[in-house]
Formats: sequence, structure tokens, C-alpha cells
Amino acid sequence: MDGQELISTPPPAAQPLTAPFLFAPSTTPSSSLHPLPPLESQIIPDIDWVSLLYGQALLLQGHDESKPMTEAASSLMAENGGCHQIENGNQDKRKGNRFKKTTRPRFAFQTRSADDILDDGYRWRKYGQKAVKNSNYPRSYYRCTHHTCNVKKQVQRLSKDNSIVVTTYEGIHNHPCEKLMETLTPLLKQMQFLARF
DNA sequence: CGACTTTGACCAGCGC
DNA sequence: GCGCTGGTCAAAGTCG
Repeated sequence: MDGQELISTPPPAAQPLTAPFLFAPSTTPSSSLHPLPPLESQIIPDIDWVSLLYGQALLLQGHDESKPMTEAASSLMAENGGCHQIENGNQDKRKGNRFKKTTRPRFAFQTRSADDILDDGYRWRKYGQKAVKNSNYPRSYYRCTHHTCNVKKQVQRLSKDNSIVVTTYEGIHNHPCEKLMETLTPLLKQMQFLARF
């Protein structure tokens, strides 16, 4: 898969959001609780939060879940002009009918962190790790643990700058982010309560 | 005991 | 056809 092109610089219009607003202050890959990482590892200046949030935004906007998320996400991305989507036409899948071609959206972004994994609010299960050519560091493969969700992500540290971690998401979650919903649910309830007056 | 990670094996695509 | 490479599988091990 050498046809990939990583695009990691956010569009000029994109205003990076701060991590604490979105995610719990942990950078662990799973639901397990660990002590907070050093402050330095939580500073993620290069992350494209906008792309990362598109799927979540669709859910918050009342997106019809019976429709493919990928189409809605693509149109939303086109509207906003900030597209970090990676060409994925040659991706092959080994599940189901073998090696179907897919056009699932892929997003890549860089984070400067001592930890390979940032906690994006979802739960991931690692299903593979490979040494890749021209890289001193292995690439790790993760799948979303939600039973109806088929989103995957790859995590790899740059060999030329080992402080940078490249995370590639494939697909869009078809379920709410657990941690984000935990945060938003009380707010939504309060808004609904106030809206009655 | 369930959830998760590790890791070697396997498979298909691609270039030569 | 062959070898290299990336992506996935699945058994075994680990952890809480």
C-alpha cells in the first residue's frame, strides 16, 4: 500500500480544539485506568480535530443512522473544505466476500506525544503489529471494539522524528463516542429542560 | 473469566 | 513465477 499520502497539516481555517474539551485526560489505548501521562504528552499541536470530529458531528446533528455514514461524512467534509481524506480505492478487505474494494474514508494526522496512543474516547482492540519498510518503528493495527462498528486505525511512530506519532483512521464510527456522550448528556438534558420554558 | 495484547503464520497485491 | 510487503487471523499469554 505505497499509494497512501499522508496529509497532516490542518487546513488554515481549521481551529484546533483543545484535547480536554473532547477527551478524558488519558492517553491509554483501552478503557483501563492509568495515572495521567506527563503534561508534555498531552500537548497535541498538530492534530486535526476537525476531521476527527466529523463522524461525531453527524451523530450530534441527528444523522440518519440507516444511511451510510461515509457518504454523509464525505459531503460534510466537502462543504467545509478541510479534507484530510486519504485515497483508499485500492484497499482490499479480507472479510466477507474476499477482497472487496472499498472506498472507506481514511484520515491521518500527527501527534507529538511520548505515548503511541491518544485516547480519542473510543475503545480499541489491537489486532496486529508489523514492522514496516523504511521505518525503525512497528505499525500497530487497532479495531473499534463496538460490536457494530468496523472502524480501524493504524498507529506508527515516525522514524525520522520519534516524537511524532502518525495515526490513520479508516472509516467512521456508527455509534456515539462513549466519553463524549458522558460529557454531553447532562448538558443536553439541561438544554431540553430549559427549552420547555 | 472476560477483555485485551502479543506474535508468528498466512494470504493477496504488486513489481520485477 | 517469485519474492517482498502490508494487512489480517488466531492461538497463546497477560491482566484486572
